[in-house]
This record gives sequence, C-alpha cells and structure tokens, in this order.
Amino acid sequence: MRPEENCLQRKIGAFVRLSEPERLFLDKLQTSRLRVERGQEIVHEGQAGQVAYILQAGWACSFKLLPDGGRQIIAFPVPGDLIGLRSILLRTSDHSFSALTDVIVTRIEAAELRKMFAEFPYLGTAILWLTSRDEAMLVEHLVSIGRRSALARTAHFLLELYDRLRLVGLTKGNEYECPLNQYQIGDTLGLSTIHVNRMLRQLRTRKLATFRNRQVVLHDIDALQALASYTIVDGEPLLPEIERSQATLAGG
Amino acid sequence: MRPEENCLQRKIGAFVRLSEPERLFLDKLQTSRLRVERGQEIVHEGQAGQVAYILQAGWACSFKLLPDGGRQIIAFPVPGDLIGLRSILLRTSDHSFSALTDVIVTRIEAAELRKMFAEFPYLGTAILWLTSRDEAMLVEHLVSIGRRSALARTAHFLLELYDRLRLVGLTKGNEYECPLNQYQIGDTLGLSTIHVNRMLRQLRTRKLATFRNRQVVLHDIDALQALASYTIVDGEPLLPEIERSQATLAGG
DNA sequence: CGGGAGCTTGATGGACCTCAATCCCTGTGG
DNA sequence: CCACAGGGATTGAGGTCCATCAAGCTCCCG
Repeated sequence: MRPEENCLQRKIGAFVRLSEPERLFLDKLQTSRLRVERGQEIVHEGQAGQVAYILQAGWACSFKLLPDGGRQIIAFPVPGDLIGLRSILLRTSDHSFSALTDVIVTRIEAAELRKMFAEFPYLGTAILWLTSRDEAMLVEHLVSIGRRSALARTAHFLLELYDRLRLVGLTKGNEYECPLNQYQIGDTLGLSTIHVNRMLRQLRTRKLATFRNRQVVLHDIDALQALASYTIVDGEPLLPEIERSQATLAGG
Repeated sequence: MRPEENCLQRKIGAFVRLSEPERLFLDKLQTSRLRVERGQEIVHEGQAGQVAYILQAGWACSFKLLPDGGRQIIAFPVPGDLIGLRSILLRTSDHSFSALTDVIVTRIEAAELRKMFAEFPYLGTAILWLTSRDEAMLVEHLVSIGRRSALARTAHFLLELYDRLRLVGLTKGNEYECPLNQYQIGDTLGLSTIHVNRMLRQLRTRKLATFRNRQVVLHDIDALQALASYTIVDGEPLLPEIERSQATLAGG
C-alpha cells in the first residue's frame, strides 16, 4: 500500500465493496491535503470538535497529558487512519494528536461526515469496523501496561509495530524504520526513558532485537513472541459478505 | 433508566431519532432473553464469533488472561451495553466476558446484525457512537494504569463508576452498590489485591471514600477528583442533528 | 569549537509485589 | 446452638522492579 494513494479506500475496501458514488465521495473527502510539521499538534484535547483528519503520510501519535506533566501516548496512527473522529462524534476531543514527523493529512468537516452518514450509511458501518480494530489494539495496549513486565512490554511493542507496518508494506525482512525516540516509547509503555533504555539494551544483549539509529531489527521473533506472550492482532477481512439493500446501493 | 426495559433503545435514542421500523427491529432483536449465572463466561476469548449479546441486567466484566495466569480486566459493561460485538466484526473475540452477578442478556446472531447494517444503516452509525464512548473510557483506563499512582488510580476508578451508574440511575446521593471484590479491582487497575486494600484504607482514613460491604460512599468528591485529576467522560448527545435521506427513512 | 538532542550508565530510594498470618463474616451441617 | 469451612478483608515483613537523580557520552549541526 503506497501511503499517498487512497489508504482509506483500501482499508475500507477490505470490508465492503464500495459503490461508485461511495468511492467518489471518499475521493472528494480527501482533496484538501494539509501539511503538518514535525512536532505540531493536529488536534488538541478539549478542542470543540467540528473537524477530523485522515492521516495520509508520516508518523503521528495520540496522547493525553496529566496535570503533573505526565504524558500517556495512546496509539500511533498509520496512514489511512482516522484522527480525531471522536472530536466530531463526542463533541470534543478527549485527547490530542501530534505529528512525530512531517505529516500530510486531509481535513474532514463535521458537516461532510454527517453527509456521509446520511447519504452513504454503509461507509458508516465500514468506519465502525475500522474503529473496532483500533479498539482491539487499545485493549492489547492496556493489557501490556497493566500486566506485563517492562521487558515484555517493550518486546510486545516492537512486535506489534512490526506487524502493523508489515501490513502496509513498510518493513524489509525483519527490519523496519521507526522514528520514535526513547522518551516517546516510555510515554507509550508507561515507563521512564531510562528504563526503556535498559530494556532495549537487554533485548540487544540477549540477541532478540536491536533498536539503533531509528532502525529496528528483530533478530529472533519467536523468542520475542514467547517473551511478550504475543498474539497477532488479526486484521481479517471480517464481514466481507455484508448485504446491501437496493435503496442504499442506488442512493447518493 | 430501568435496566429491564429497552436500555439499548434509550441509549441509541440519545443519538438518532429512531424510525418506527428501526424501533421494531431493535425490539425484535432483544426477544431471546438468556440468564447467565454469576461466574459463568458469556463470551470466550478466541471464540469463533457468530454471536454477540446485549447486557440487560446485572454486572459483567470483559478481560484478557495471560499465559502466566495474570488477568487484566478491560471494562465493566452496564445494562444496554453491547457484549462481544467484535467477535462478529473481527471474526473472533479478542477477549472474554464473564458474569459477575447473575445477569440477563439477549443474544444477537451475526446474521441479524448483518441484516441490521443492511436494512437499517442508521443503527450502524448509532452503534459507532456507542463504541466510541466505550473507547473513550478505555483511553481513560489506559492513562490511569500508565501514568497515575495506585492511589490516584483507585480514586479515579471509584469516581468513574459513580458517574456511569449515576447516568443510569443506580446511585443514591453519594453512594452506590458495587458487587466487585478487591481481586477484581486489582485486576482492573493493574495492582495486587493487597495493594488495593491499602489504597482503599488510605482513602478511608483520609475521609475521601469508603468501600465496605459492597457499598461505596464518596465522602469528598471534590478532593477525590483533585487527587485523581478526574474529568468527566462527557456523554453528550453528540450528533443529534444527523440528517436522514428519504430512502433510508422509508427503508426496511 | 560549542551546543543541543538523544542515548547510556551508575547509584539510590520508593512504590508496589509477594509471602504469610490473622481476622471477620456468612453459610452449612451436625 | 455450636463447630467448621471458605471467601474475602486486613495487616506485617521483606524483597523486587522501576523511578528518580546525576553524570557522562555520542552524534549531528551550526
């Protein structure tokens, strides 16, 4: 999957066969491309939400800040993912999004989204599927932080990233590029930077994985999976056989 | 909201005005009432998913088990919540559901759900909203475990439960009934039972909250909120103004 | 050459876990 | 009525995991 071309359509296409009007609508939805520089916020927590985005290229993260200065990173969206959908659905965004590299997003106004739900309800169902997958990953993240040791957490994180990037063709053999620094990994895993460093070193000396110069190499995936009690988050096609009523197929 | 009567309709009704056919469909969806005894599993992790449930009454929890015997509780559904939706959407369930008290559920076959998406796509959108709210709570849970101290976590948990139960009328003043034991709270917050006990004691001696005999009393909500850096998960009406095309209003 | 961002390492302390009792309450059977 | 068992709550002692503090290090860039 090339990140620049129709990531969203491709993801949704795995779920529902799109009608021509739907495809056109999605195309039109993604015309206003917007560049966000590394370090800038895309959506701010609490922002009154009349807008969401689709990540088209680059790395981003969603996170929440605590009053004491702590930060918890929730997830790392990949190209094709929706950003800030809840800032439309739930009035205000409950967390922030930040660009980790220079990124390209497309903007979705609330009105457009409403139009989509109204005229192309099947796209709404497709988005339900997308968010369900995200939620499944969130659950894994929760389990990691709640019940895994720091070492297992770190291994799990590297493995999950590997699988997600492999799905979109961003790995090469057992390697992938990862622009995250140890602060960000710490805020993801609920660890201090320093401890992340030690865990990475331990993975390195055990010849399980290496993280150097923004490059991750997994030397022994089986051993890593055993260490992290890792199971693949299965992105199976799911409901390919959703039926469509005539009305909505014609509609729009 | 009485737990026995149309919890789901009520929740969805806050989001979309339901048409008569939609209302009837939801009614029919919830006819096969099923009793599950305390301690029994409702959905098992990995179960090939051709069925989901709606919780009608009682307490349940969703959780994941780790190979080392550890358990992470994900959430506590309240009446009207969907259980195991992802076991339909994503082929297999990624976690288990268990009844904490005797509960009543209604069964939804995958085929019925597909029919719903096909014939009543607006209901699909409504469910997207429901799951978005769940996800927002999941995020709060993640932040709690990742970045809050054990004491703050415990306080946060008691507060969140309070707000959720208040929404469905299950509180009385600053009190509510909570059938959870300290093991379950520990597995929710990523703490040991013993430490949960100490944290509860500390809340008690600080005159912030008491948890005794399945009864929770919040003595000083403001102080608790400050301690936990708590913000209400805002279940605002959201998109009350979704427009409907004629086709789908008539449809079904 | 200097400065800064990020990585690495050591030392110390604290938060939380584990192990091990004891206690309380409730239900059960004699 | 009492003995007993079992689930849950409570408390103490000791150890471990991980955070915090404090330096140095490396690399890149001006």
